[in-house]
Formats: sequence, C-alpha cells, structure tokens
Amino acid sequence: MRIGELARRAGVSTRALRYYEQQGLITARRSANGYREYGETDLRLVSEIRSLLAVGFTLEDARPFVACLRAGHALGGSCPESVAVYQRKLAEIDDEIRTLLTRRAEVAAQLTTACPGCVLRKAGKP
Amino acid sequence: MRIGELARRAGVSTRALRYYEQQGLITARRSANGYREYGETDLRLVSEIRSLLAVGFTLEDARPFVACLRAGHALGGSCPESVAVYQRKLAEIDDEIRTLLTRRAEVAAQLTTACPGCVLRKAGKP
DNA sequence: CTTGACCTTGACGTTGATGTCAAGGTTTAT
DNA sequence: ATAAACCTTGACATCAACGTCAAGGTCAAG
Repeated sequence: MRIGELARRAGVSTRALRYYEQQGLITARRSANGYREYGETDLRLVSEIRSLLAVGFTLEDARPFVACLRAGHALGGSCPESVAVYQRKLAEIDDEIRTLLTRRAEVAAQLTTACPGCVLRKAGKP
Repeated sequence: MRIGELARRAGVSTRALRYYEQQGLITARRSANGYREYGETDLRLVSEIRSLLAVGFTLEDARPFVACLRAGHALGGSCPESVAVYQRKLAEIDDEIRTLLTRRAEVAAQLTTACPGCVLRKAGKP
C-alpha cells in the first residue's frame, strides 16, 4: 500500500509517516515512480509507535519497540531494551506525579492564604 | 539599581528580565544613558514571577499576580483575577495527575504483559 | 487531454522561556 | 588611554512532533 492508505489505516498523517521514516523508525520500499510502498508489517509498526506516543513516550523511546517488532517478536515490549524503557518511563511518570502532587499542595496552600475558603473541597468530604 | 544587580538579587538572568519587560510584566525607568533603573518593588515583582514559574505557572498566568502587587496589595494572589488563575491551575494540575495515573497504570500493565515480574513493587509490600 | 487525486522533496511555522552571539555604547578604575 | 565590566538592541537557536505551504511529478478516469 502507499503512504496515503497506510496513513488512513493507521490514523496518522502522511507527514507523520515521513517524519518517522526520517527519524529512522520505519523504512519503505520505493516503487518505480518513487512512491513509498508499505506492507502490513509497517501498519503494525506504526500502530505500536502511536500507542506508545499516546501514553507519553517519545519517538526515541519507541525505537527499541519497533526494533523488537522487526526482529520478529509479537510484542514490541518483549525485548530487554524495551523493558528497560518501560521501567525508565515508569520511574519518570512517578517522578512527575510526585512533582505535581507537591505543586498542587503548594498552590492550594497559596490559594488558602490568599483567599481562605476558596479551595475547592475534594468530592466525598461534605 | 540596574539590570545586573536586579538579576543577581532575584536569581535570574538579565535576559529573563528583558523578556519579562518585553512581555509587559515589568517595566523600568531609563536613566540618561538608556540603562534600565529598577527599585525594590521590581525585585518583589520578579520574585513573585519566579515563584509562580517554579510551580508550573506560565508568564501569562503570572500577569494578574503582578498587576495585583502593583495595585498595592501585599500578596499577588489576593485579587479576584489571581484567585481565578489559582483555581484554574489547580484544576489543570488535577487533570494532569489523573492523566499520569492512567498512563502509569497502562504502562505498568504493558510491562507486566511483556515481562511478568518485571514491574517494581511499591515499597511496603514485600 | 485535462481534471483530480495521488505522490515527491524542501523548508518554514508552531510553543515558551530563555541561551547565546553579534556589534556596539558607557562607565569606572588604573 | 585603555582594559574591564557594565549596559543596549536585535536576532537566531533550542526541544518535539509534526502542520502547512510551495512547486512539481504521476496516474487513472472521463
């Protein structure tokens, strides 16, 4: 299939596909006229990329997952490098959550100082 | 005082101060030679901006706080517009936290699928 | 043969808060 | 008088993942 069809099927823009290729995440055969030609495998790769991006991974993070799929594994996450990324990401997410919780508390405290009674109560505590 | 001193005292770069001015957050008198001249009030304004940025506010968010200080209030957060920003920010932070918690769960689930036993246990559950 | 739907590469725009140079004027001290 | 340490404006660079336009080649249908 050509780039337009892959884009439709994967739910991404053609621009995104070319960008992934430029970043070395996917590759494409070229037909005689220079058009990119993709197979079903590529759809799988792009889907993997999208689902990773959707949970906050970067394209860089996605690299080992794609490599893992291309190596023939059924799950992009089943290779050691992917597992390492998973674990690093979990740690990063936990960090961000902690940061946000701290910030939330600071902002709420400031708001309380500036305007006692202005802080919205959390549900469940009437 | 001139920009260099204010920068040192506030712990920011001169570039940042000029940027804040460009964005209309702070202003400066000019001495005969064209140099910016600041007073103690400006140090207070810049400090307010920095503490807001530190908890994730944008310069845009900081605007009403600065205006509030300039209007003579002791706390930048004590004006209605500032309170509104506080509340919007709290809502945004809560949103982000929810998003991150969801993502964390998704990533952990993926990792578990790809590599059962790889998910780090949270402390306290041996 | 031409319209229209494809495709190509290339390159600038987006977002926020600066960093970093460039090229030059001012002031203070020696 | 000259170096050192200030200051000025202006403008491009950064980070990510594309969006968007430009200018043009390709191909099937009518």
